[in-house]
Amino acid sequence: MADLLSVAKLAGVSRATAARAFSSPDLVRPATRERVLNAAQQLAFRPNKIAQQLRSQATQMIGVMVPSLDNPVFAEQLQAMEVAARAAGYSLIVTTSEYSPSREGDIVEEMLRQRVDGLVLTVAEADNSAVLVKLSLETTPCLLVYNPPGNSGFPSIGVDNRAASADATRHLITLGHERIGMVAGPLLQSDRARQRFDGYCHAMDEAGLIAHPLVEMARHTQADLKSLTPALQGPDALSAVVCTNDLLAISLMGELQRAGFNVPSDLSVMGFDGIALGKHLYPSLCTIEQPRADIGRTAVHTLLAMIRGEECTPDPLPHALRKGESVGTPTSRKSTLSTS
Amino acid sequence: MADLLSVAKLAGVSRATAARAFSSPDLVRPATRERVLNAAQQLAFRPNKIAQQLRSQATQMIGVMVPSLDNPVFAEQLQAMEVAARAAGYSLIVTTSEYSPSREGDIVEEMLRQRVDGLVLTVAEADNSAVLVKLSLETTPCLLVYNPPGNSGFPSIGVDNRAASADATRHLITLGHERIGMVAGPLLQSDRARQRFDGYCHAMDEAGLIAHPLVEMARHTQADLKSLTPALQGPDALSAVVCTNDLLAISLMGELQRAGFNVPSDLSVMGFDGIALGKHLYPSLCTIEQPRADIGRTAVHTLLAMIRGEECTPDPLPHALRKGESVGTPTSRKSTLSTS
DNA sequence: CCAACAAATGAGATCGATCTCATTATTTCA
DNA sequence: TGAAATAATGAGATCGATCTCATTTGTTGG
Repeated sequence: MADLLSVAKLAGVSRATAARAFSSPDLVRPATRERVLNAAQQLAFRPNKIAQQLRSQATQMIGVMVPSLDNPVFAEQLQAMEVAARAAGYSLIVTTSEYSPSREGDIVEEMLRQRVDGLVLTVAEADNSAVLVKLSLETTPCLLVYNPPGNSGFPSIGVDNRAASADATRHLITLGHERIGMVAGPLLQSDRARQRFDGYCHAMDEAGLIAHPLVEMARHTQADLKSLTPALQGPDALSAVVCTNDLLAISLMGELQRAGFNVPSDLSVMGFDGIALGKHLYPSLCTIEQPRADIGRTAVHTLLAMIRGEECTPDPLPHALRKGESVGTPTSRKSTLSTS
Repeated sequence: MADLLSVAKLAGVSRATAARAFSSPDLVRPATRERVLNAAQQLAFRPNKIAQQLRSQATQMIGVMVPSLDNPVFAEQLQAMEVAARAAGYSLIVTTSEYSPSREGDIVEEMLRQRVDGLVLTVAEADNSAVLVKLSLETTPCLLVYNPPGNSGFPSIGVDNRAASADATRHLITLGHERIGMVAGPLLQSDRARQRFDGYCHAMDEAGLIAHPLVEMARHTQADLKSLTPALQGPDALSAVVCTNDLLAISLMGELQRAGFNVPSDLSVMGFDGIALGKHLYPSLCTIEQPRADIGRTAVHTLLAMIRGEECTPDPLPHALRKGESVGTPTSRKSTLSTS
């Protein structure tokens, strides 16, 4: 409501002096400063960020786009980003794309119009992304999260999906599993999912095992048992699966148990992401833990560095294997049960 | 980069005409409009929202504050809000308070400086909230979500927590449970939790059963079995519990099962919130479903109405009982097992 | 007590879009 | 064709804070 001018008037000084009383208090005589501060108090003056932003050509705002907040992976990352951003005096504009390219385009355009100081994006496909091509022509700093760097030309924060997925697979192999499958959402729609499949194949190969064809679920984060059951029957029935994300793994465990399968004795289930909830389930979810909070924090700090004009080529963050009760050693009775 | 002035120059018109070519195209001769649009194209002109906001004294931005995005309840609500807001041409500034009053204060102050058109808040305590007192002196429209309206004076979107909790309890009673407890986070710290306890007591009373003292967990969203075990032993052992939120219920189920208890045969566990994941667990979580997406959408639409200057006194939204495998009929063998 | 210098303050422009009001260009109809 | 009407455009102010540069006030030393 009250602007600097009214404060200045009430204090009997010019706008310039009033402004200085706030931004560089030592440039103004103590007595004057006092008067200005008093006037501001009386008028309930509240600095107008819009005006400051226009004047300073900087908004202290970061535009964030994630696919969906219904997936805790993104929500938890965002939580960390918000804390880190606020600590640095920045605010977040948060948007969700649902992986829709047209929505991605609209959102980014909108944020550029808002003159955000930088962007943190998670896109469906970092390569061949229309929105990234567009952004490469702009000067606004932009950072990818979770997306593999690929050839998009943008710095990226996240784990090495291929290596992580290979580690997950090796964990199962080490326990004695040989018939291991991978369960994913439809069409391996995200670049991450593809890398994770890659890592799985690699680890299988390396151990002299044959990688099974991908088991595709109709939805990205919800398992339907029907797509999987064929692979659970017969002499070659799988004894373990790696899922491309935790939600998929958790819902798969639920479906399996509901159908009378035991996890892990009939089928070991491994997740990927490391959402917090997985630890508290029974059986607890064995998964690859992406350092989600660290990813969020690092994303913010890296972007701030880019905004300051520094060159950034962040390294992949370390993933970790989180052991859990959803994975066990292969049992022989399995084949009996799974054919029932 | 390029501003309207440069576009105007290139098109050989005044700023005013250039502006009109965008905001009211029919006020400008087609040929002229064409020239302006071409010039804009060439210069990659992108309207500056900051300037528009300063001029129009409206930001088309909504400030959102939730306790934490680590809890899917808030994340899922936010997801719906974002979609609704974007559809209406609004953006969201998202912040998390961790229920800290000082953080709440800072955040709101910051958003007011940013001149958001309205606020959607979920606070720890709607009554006695410093930040709400402050806001009641401001003109910025403000709406509470999940917080019971109480005497804060602000409109509120959410379910009737007391009634919903009573319904949850009655569901257990109908199934034959008599020794029903309630499990909550520390100190009944949120106003919602208190109402839910109220509803529980009411339903127990109504059925002629004695409400047990609240079982308090050390953390708001994570159960530790030790606090509960005393209540699970002896002849008066509980046969069912209602948890004040789903995360608590899910982790409690995990702990119980890990300790050798069976859910629901040893203890029926009921949640509250209805987060999406609960459906896919095994046993699936029986819970009170708050219409989270609807809450988010309604919050946005109600706030927009308030911004337009309409008076709003939203009704509570309907909750629903979501049946699930985590709740069953009481069994007699329970007491045997629970004392083991 | 005044010159020389430093400290404090003010006037005015600026950021980019848009609104009002005045002015000029174009129609329309007698 | 000319007057009255309407359509199209431009000049300048405005939103609120801040920066530059000029000016005034205050301080120090000779």
